[in-house]
Amino acid sequence: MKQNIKILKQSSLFQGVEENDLEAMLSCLGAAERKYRKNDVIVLAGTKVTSVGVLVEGNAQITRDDAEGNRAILSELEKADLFAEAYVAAGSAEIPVTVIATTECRIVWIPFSKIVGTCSSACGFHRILVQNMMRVIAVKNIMMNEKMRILSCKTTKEKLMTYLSDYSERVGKNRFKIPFSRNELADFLSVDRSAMSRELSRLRDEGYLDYHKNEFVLFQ
Amino acid sequence: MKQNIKILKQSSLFQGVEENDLEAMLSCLGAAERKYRKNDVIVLAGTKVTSVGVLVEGNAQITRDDAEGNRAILSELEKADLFAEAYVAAGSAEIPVTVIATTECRIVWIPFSKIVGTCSSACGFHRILVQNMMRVIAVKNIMMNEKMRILSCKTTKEKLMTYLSDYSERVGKNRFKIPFSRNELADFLSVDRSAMSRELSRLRDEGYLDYHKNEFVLFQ
DNA sequence: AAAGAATTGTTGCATTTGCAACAAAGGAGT
DNA sequence: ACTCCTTTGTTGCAAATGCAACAATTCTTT
Repeated sequence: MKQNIKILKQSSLFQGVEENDLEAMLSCLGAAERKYRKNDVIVLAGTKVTSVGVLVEGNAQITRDDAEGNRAILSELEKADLFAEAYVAAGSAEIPVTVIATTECRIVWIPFSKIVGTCSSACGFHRILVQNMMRVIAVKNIMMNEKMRILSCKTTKEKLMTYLSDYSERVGKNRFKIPFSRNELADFLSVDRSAMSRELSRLRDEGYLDYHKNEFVLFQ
Repeated sequence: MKQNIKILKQSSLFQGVEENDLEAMLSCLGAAERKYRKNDVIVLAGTKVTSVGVLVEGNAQITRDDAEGNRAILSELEKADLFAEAYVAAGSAEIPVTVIATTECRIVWIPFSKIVGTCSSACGFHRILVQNMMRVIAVKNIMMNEKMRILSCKTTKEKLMTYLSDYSERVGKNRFKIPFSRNELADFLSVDRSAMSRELSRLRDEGYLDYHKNEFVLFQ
């Protein structure tokens, strides 16, 4: 477990926890490491999960199969990422997603009951942990709200302008670089790439913005 | 405050708390009631909020103004509803929404620091409260995930089928009543009502489903 | 420099969509 | 039954979109 501490410390779950305290904390929490091989199923959709997972080594994907059996990749997990936290905290009966190892990897599992429970020795730590976990879930909440605002737009043009002006506002500049390639942006906005490209150049022609690669300028 | 206890008890924040304990708990939490008149601003977008609110009397709306100054109603609040919890738990700098009283109403405000903090007397209560608050935020998370799956569909037909089969699966029947009128459903799916109506009858013609008013039947 | 791969832009076309206007059906109250 | 109002369905049309195929550009590697 020792080699995991440096990585766990980077996880948002342990923000504000001293490295010295982390080891004692982990054993108090009943944290357990488990290894997975490439393509192993880490979490199977339809099962009940009661521990949150932290990926400490390797890479994994959160996936979901739809009715026709198409597998969609919902997100990529990398070192220090937390997963399954919302389903665990909600106490939901079944998790609807599958987590799959894309490389050999190691997961540290922490029982939720131990996080929210109190223990005689480290009560102060629990408070930090609980607050961190709540913050992680709440931040996702806010990000999803933003994304839903974008997805609720009826036209691609509106989606683009909403995304770009949100981004511009967030960074406080009207010239900025977005963290997406065209393909990724189209994915994010749930639109066709070529149709999006078309709308982008239309918006440029109409004088709303300018761009080069992933650098954008918004006018007025 | 006494007259609020029965209502607060119905709030998801106090699930599992005995009515007897609630009064002591509230004073320990530093809960404070505040009255608002119709059209009063309860939370102003752009300010920082550090307390969660529980509506104990009256009705209110969560709204958001876009760049052009159009006010969108994000949700309606009614008795015992919790609000602002995600922004408070995330510790976000500024809340992006405005909450407005649509009738005369009373709000009980509870400082977040008191919820996650510990106190000597009622430590066990805090645990329940923290767990409840986490659950509320996590459940919203899950619901938003479901909704994003729907909004990510490219066509109205797909949106409809995804929504309806999700709903069917949730209630475990292929004949069910949805809690939306056509207008509300179109709103929820972010599509035009008449275009949705068109797609619905097309889906019926193609034999995927049948419906009458808000009762639907899914085939196969 | 040349070749190859990946990213981005463009365009034609059939389909879908929003929008507006109107028709039909259903409900509530008189 | 009758009116009024709300909800739901239908349709024409211009605009937007997905899709496919291809062109242009940029980046990497040799």
